[in-house]
Amino acid sequence: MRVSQLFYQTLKEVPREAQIPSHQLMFRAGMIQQLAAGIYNYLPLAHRSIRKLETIIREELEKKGCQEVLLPYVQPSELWEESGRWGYYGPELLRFKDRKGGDFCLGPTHEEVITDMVRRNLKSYRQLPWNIFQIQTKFRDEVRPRFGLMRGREFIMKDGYSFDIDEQASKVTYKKMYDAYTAIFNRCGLKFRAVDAATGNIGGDMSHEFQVLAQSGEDLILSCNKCDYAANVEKAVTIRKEGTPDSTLFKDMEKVHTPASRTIEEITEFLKRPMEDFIKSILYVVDEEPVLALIRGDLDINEAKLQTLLSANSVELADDKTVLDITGATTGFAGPAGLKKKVKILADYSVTGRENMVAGANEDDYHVINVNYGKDYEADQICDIAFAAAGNICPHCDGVLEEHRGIEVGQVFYLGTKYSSAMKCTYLDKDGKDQLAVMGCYGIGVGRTVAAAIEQHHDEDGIIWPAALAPYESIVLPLQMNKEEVIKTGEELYEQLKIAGIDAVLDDRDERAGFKFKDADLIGYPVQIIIGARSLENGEVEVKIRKTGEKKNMPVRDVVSFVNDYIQKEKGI
RNA sequence: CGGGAUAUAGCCUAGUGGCUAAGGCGCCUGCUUUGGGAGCAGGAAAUCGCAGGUUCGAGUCCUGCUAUCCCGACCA
Repeated sequence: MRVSQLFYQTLKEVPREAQIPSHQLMFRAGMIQQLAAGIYNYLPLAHRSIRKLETIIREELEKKGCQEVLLPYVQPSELWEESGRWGYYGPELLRFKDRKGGDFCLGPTHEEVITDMVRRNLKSYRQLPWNIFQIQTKFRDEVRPRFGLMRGREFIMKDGYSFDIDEQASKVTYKKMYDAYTAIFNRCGLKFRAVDAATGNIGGDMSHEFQVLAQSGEDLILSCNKCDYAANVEKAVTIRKEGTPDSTLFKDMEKVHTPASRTIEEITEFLKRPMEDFIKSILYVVDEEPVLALIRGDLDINEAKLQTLLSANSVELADDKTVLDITGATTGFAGPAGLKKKVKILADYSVTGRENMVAGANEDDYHVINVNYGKDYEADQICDIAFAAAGNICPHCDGVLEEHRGIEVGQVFYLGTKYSSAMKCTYLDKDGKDQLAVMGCYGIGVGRTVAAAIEQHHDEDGIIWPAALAPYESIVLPLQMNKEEVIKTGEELYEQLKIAGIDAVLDDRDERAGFKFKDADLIGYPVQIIIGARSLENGEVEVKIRKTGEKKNMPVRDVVSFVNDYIQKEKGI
């Protein structure tokens, strides 16, 4: 491609709405343009990077025996009603009617459609396993799209679904996909961690997220400083060394007047006792059922853990009226004592390992002190519902958890039979009996991965593409466009690079050298081949490596093999 | 959905009730220049987000709407 013909325009200034490096640089490099909130045009440079990533994905998935399909993104409501998600998916699902008044939605994900497609073809155990994927545009009407391609409403996703005869086979598939994802992100030249993840409302009981480590990441991950344990903070197991309470120290529970002390901060200040002495009692409505969650005052309740623990579809804080109905007090004075029969109580391990704690009295302006587990209250379940934090002990070894920020570029789920049972996706086993297919699902955010690569690889001059994702691998820069020899050498090198199978562009614009350099650095071509009149007199040109800034003079005839070797090495081939 | 902000040419901005809406980037023409976003001269490009209102007069003040961004909540 000749730069004079390339459909793009670079900008010196950053549009106000672009906040993070990948968004700013993709905009400045003429890769994307916003059409509406969270909806973007992909210009040729962006599209080339995306296609390169898609090729890597296809190659690695096909190695694992996956097959590609293309499913509709307009989907009828019936399938979503069958799975139950039409009801609780929420406004993120963009719904509309067709001319006949039929309900449809834009597909945010494709479990329903794929399960429907598979059940119509699946007859026998002999057909399985099947592992089917597509690369396609998804739409999720996010409340707050942001950060360019990082969180769009419309976005390109690779989504794959596996169907196996039983749990054991499905987990073998899961492992294969985990390995495929590792290979894919390695080929992209990304630094990432696969972390334990919550499953949210997609369901299932095992999941890993692939997190690209970057400052601007929206996710918080905790990883062990000794072993390979790593988890999303939503999922990270909380291990703390809790003492066993000594019942001989138990004092009698006593009510104290604590006017206008509703929050933990207010009450610790009022009673002059440490936060660890308090039982934070928070009332949730879990699938329309009230649940009182107890946790030590210095910790926070992790709603994702609550959801998983109760296999719930929704977890919401109770409103003021519900709090009054159940506890008999306004919000801020709830406590476990006396509520045993009125509400399900879940206690975090943290509240059961300590004597003589403080809790709300279920009466306005009163708390109770010397509250002890087993004596003054009991819970239906003692469990881990706390947010883990940096400094916690690793659940797998004696290491300590450290905090990182990550961008979730992929996630793998073991789904079990959630969708196959809801939608009757069955096969006949050896004995001629109906069995549910066991499913997994696997996603990669394609645009987000490209953006994540930029987040991880850029400097003040622009993008530094990993060779595998670069829209073009090299640029030929003839510097003096009034010198015939320079132009001719540029044309020749450009042709030779293409013949050698290297993606190259020729900057044939009649621009000054500095202008071309700035553009080349901004767009981030991994290799620049700089042709200047002076070195050309010695038969040499200069090759600059974008990643290191290193420049090297070499004879014209050596350039193609040098570039080829470098690119191959960078791509890990 | 709560809180905050913004909307002037393709992009970044100025314009604080008064003459023909100004500058930079980018774009076009010519000259000049050719190793880090050069210089000079000329030029095209704006329904000042939309709709009402106040006023002799509105980009500027008021009301409503819309869009976009930020924080939070939310998020397979």
